[in-house]
Amino acid sequence: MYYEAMPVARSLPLTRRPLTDQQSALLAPVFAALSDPVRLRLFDLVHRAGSTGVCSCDLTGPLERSQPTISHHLKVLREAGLVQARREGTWLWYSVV
Amino acid sequence: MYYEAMPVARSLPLTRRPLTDQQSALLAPVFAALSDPVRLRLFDLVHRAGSTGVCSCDLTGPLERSQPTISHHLKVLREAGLVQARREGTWLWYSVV
DNA sequence: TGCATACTTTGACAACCGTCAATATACAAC
DNA sequence: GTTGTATATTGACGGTTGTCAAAGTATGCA
Repeated sequence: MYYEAMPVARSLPLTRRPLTDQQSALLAPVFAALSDPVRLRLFDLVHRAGSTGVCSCDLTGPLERSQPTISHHLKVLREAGLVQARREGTWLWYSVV
Repeated sequence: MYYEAMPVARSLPLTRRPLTDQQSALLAPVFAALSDPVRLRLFDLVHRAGSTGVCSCDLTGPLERSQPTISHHLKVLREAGLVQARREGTWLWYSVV
């Protein structure tokens, strides 16, 4: 499940050469994005929502964090290339990339 | 490759319920252990060494970090349950759990 | 004993991270 | 325009992290 959501990992087939400095520098931020419990649960919720996606407003409630904190974590997941958002009026719908 | 090395992830089949607070608290440190470029390369090197393992002294050279720093990173990987070490005289041989 | 090698721990430092309150921006309806 | 709702950004705070030099521990050998 998590593996499938990692484009960087998918593009790194098990070659005969060890991971280079550049490759690890690309891959590490993806793991870093998933290294926080709140972000893991966020990603899990977005993942479960499938292609329909889930409204950001529905993510603030169950995680017991302030709205700016959730917004911050969603930005981290977005910048890691794990999730994407599309506007629909005032709402933002998040889905797995 | 990385997925297979994560016992915590393996023990979390895709259920109908969202990730709990406790589950994410168990899983997040595993990702955190792989969220550093140096540790990623270390884990990759250990992974490639197979069941034979690799001597810790052979890991210090190629990563351009001081020996205490490598020792620190190996400890993080060990405490995340990703690698294990066995003594052989003065040497320590690391292998993937 | 003593010495050498392999590794760990300690202590310090700058940089980064998660969190929130406050503020700002974007959009829709009026 | 104004007002209200949804989301983002800023700024600050304590806590954590990666790094190294220095000192400490462990094992083997003479």
